[in-house]
Amino acid sequence: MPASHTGERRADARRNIESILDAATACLAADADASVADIAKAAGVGRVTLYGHFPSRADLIAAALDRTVDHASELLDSLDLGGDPRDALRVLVQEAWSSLGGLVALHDAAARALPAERLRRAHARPMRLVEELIARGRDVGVFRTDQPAGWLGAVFFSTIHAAADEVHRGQLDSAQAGPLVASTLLAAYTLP
Amino acid sequence: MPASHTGERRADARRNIESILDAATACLAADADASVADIAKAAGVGRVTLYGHFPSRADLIAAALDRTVDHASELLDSLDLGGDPRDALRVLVQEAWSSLGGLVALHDAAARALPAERLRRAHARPMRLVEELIARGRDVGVFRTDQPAGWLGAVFFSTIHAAADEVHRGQLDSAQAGPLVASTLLAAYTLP
DNA sequence: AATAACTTGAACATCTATGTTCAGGTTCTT
DNA sequence: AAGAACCTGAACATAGATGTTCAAGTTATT
Repeated sequence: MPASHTGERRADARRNIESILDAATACLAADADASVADIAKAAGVGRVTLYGHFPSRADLIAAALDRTVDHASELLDSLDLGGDPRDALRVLVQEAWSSLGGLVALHDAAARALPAERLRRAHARPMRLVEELIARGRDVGVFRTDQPAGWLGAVFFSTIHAAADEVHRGQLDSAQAGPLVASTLLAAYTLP
Repeated sequence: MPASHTGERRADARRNIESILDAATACLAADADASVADIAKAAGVGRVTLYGHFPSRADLIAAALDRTVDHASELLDSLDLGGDPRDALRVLVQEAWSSLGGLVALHDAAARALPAERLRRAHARPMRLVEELIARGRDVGVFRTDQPAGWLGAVFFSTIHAAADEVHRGQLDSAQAGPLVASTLLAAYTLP
């Protein structure tokens, strides 16, 4: 067991940690109640090894969630959201969908295992981008100002979530989801 | 134990069944993982009594969900949704929020304990109303037709759900939620 | 008041998943 | 090559929930 370690981990340990996080992401997406044993097996690793790296099931899920959100955030942060906020919204939605859409299932699994506060923390980074865009759109005068900004932000994630559900149900093609969500949000953010 | 019964149940049995469903609704709203023991205690009833009426935890949750949805549906079915579809949407949203908004928590609890198919079945009845309204609004030419009708329907529930979350987080006043949701949906359903 | 329906707490039987320990085997690293 | 870091399966301890059984007490119903 690696136990508490300050310096660098050994190469095989790092490899295993990645495998475990990969497996957790996949298993939890397929079944939100996947057990630690399932995940360890999918990672090709002993259960004890897993517990050596992640103290508890909740820690594991939190780590998997953080990693995917960080990955996505890195990509989203690099986006150029200047210009017309409406175009920026389309870009942001499309990229958010590409990088996060398939991982809504992981988020749902995390919602069952983690306290709500921890969940919000994971949302925080991408939420910042959305809020900034909304604020700018309102300043420029193209997004509506008669509703709380926080509400518009909530609608953003809610709509992506809805699209993920529809795709999961086979009612919507994943490739069409991005533009569809963007179109809906654009309408919701501007006054009729 | 009442066991399999064809005729009428005794008065105290009926009373207890209602108490149990009330307690289940309340407990599950407060904690989606409330145990059968918790619910029985809250109902002022022995655990054995509960199992006498509901074979399993899942059956109990399904019954509680069905009852609340039926209640709400009865009310919604009685609504006059004629006239301008935009006004009808406002009315429908407001009433749906009043009767269902506080019960999203129960729905979430059911989502953990019941198969997805069973969940959809519960949605079906109110969904029909929404779909009819959307169809009529499109026929009349006030709602957009460039998106799948099913998607617009999904957005309806998704947005109500989002509002419930915001209220639950204390970010939104329950009384303001109805108009807010209606306003958002109206924008989402009409072309800019 | 008699009977059948209903309720009750306590105890029991499972079951499932988590998390830990151990003794011995691999694989990095220097 | 030597030692440390790491991995492993098996076994164990625990815990919490579900669902069932029982024997005795209540309550509604006719």
